[in-house]
Amino acid sequence: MWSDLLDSLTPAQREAVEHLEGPLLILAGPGSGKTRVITHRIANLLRHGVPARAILALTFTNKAADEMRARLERLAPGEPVWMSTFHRFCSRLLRQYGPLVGLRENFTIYDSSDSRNVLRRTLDELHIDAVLYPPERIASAISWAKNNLITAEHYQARPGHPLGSVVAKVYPAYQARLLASSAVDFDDLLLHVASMLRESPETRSALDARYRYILVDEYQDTNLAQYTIARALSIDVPNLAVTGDPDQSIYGWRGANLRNILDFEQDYPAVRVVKLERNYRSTKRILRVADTLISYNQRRKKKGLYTENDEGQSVGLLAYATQRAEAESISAYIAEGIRAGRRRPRDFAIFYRVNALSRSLEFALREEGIPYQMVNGLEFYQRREIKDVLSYLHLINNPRDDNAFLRVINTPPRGIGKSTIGRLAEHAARYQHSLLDAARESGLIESLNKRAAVAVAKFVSLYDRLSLMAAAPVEEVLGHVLSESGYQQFLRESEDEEDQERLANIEELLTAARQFDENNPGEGRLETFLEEACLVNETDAWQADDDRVTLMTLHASKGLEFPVVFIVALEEGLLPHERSREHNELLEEERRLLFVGITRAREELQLSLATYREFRGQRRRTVPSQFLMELPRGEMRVVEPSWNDPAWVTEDEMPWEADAPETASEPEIKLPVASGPISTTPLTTAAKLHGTETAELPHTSPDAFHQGMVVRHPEYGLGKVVALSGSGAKRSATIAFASLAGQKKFMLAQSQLRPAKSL
DNA sequence: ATTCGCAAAGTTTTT
DNA sequence: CTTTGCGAAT
Repeated sequence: MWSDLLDSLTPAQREAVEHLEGPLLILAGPGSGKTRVITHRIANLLRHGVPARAILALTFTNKAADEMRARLERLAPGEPVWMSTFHRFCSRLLRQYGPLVGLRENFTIYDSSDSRNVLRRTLDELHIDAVLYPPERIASAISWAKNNLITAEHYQARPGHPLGSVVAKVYPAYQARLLASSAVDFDDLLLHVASMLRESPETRSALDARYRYILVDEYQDTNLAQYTIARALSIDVPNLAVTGDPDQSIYGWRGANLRNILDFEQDYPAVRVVKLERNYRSTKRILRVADTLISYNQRRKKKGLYTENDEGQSVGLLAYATQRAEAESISAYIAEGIRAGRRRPRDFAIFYRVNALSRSLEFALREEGIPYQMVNGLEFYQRREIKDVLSYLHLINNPRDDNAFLRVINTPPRGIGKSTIGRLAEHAARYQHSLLDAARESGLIESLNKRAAVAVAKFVSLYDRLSLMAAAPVEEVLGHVLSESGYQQFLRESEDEEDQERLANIEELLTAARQFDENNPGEGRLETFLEEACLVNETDAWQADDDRVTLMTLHASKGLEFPVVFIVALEEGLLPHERSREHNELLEEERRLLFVGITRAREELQLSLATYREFRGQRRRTVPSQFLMELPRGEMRVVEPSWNDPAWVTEDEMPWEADAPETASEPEIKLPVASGPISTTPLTTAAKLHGTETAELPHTSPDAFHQGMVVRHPEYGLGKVVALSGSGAKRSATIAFASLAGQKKFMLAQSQLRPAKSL
């Protein structure tokens, strides 16, 4: 069994896998079997007796970590090698070592919208005009600073930069707020760990000794903070192996520093460099297109990509008249492939630069009746109702979490408005209390009228009741929150259709909680659950096994592959994006982005653009992407717009002014009228659970019970499900009966409970 | 205090 | 165009 480990590898892969001690740099081109090399190398380490706990594999996304874990599991089952994202790893470290940098163990992780809220409040407090100094810009300046390990105390504005001097004021205040709330933002996770490793040499060397073998995937995407952390853990035991491809670095805007990988050999002179240049994924033609394009970049390490795969079909380069034609042609092609039985929906993927471009594609796919899934911006955990409910949990977990407090204090509405909150905040600021503590003293705050004080006191007692549950299974805690806060009832009674969808989403959250409980029995559940909720995103939920066409941004496509790939809207301003025009570095990143997209394709690739595109509601004539001039067009299948306008050839040939003869259907671009409303959220969940109507069944399975439903008990009569928890035979429900004061908990399998007709 | 309506703004990518 | 934020009216 172990012998297979090396047999199936090529010499280059084998060299990397067999490298045990000392620094290692694996330069892995797209489709070169990188993950395979990493997992085999870990398996090889294990085979040589390295204990699993001495190995740490750090990735950039959860998806990559999961993938790696699954593949290692096949090679070396049951080995608890720590594989996670940098952020999650840091989060875990901070739970333990946080106090070294002034952080409590129960800190809350603020996602970008949370931290944006905090920033806004900070700007408010400092009376900074949000119009003159956009929060957006300030946030990214702070983020940039953190990624470059510049702390609030050390931040200095470059002279003559008005925004910079504002940031110099705001950053410390923002940071103080986070600390007071015992919270961290994403960047803090890295920054705090980096500081901790610097300030506590004992901890650093202990961790260095513990993690003897460290692997960092996608090293080209690391920022200075990540670089520093990896480095700090590889000083005494310098077995640091990194993999990456400078040509696939697409996160420069997030602080990723290409230097980290380009200069790795200088940082670790003893390094062994292995280049994986053979591509196992794409056809020769696709690879040539990719290689030609990327050769226009200056900042890179030259690689000789090659493949033994077939020549393949020629790569398509299509100019459509309109985006609608583009979308319809693509869907028709997909439909044809499926109908002919050559392909399945899941074989296809469509990539675009910005999410906004998905609409026409979605529409066309729906018209053809092609199932698709979109990996898109509005994430589950970002939905309002989910954030609301989770905020209760956050507040239970961390009473100082002011952001959560503000979110739930009047959700659902309980008569606590702006002015009351303002007075609480004033009081809290004066005595350096958290908002929750201020609320506890509501009776003592003179500026509060009695009614407000009573409402606040009621909230506090609700909170105290809920926090008693903190140690229970997450599903149960969530159930109590929903029942006792009145949130669920509030949504139920709402006339708004949207609120009904929200209920379904909450139902989904309960399911997630239940699954979490099953996987994580034991202590500290709430905290872990919340951490997961913060650090997980939609891309991670993308399902390869769903038989659907995939729509996603080019960024999201990294690490994936599909038999047939379409990349749309190769137009100036979109790809390359207009914001990249100023700097050549940014332009090169856009080129890499296209490179990444191209190299996702296994067999067929089509690039396209439209001569006209709807932009912010307006039809605009487009300019072809400059990248199109960098492709080996001679060997591509080039198709021009249907009305024979050589729209995108070369600059002097472009008859932009000479108006194209419009074909009959051309001028009116009207979307076909659909019968009935069309859901704009393709992948939602809403359809799944209509937990409203339940007939009385002779045998009631535990699954028939839902959060908040009305039930009947032969002895106690009518009651309501307050919370559910456990699974299988141990599934139990907490019921509040109309006839009794308190609540009762039942094991569903043995109880006499039956669903009752809804009220 | 809540709700409604309007205006404005802002649209890249993600942990 | 869509969403989000803000200010006004009830």
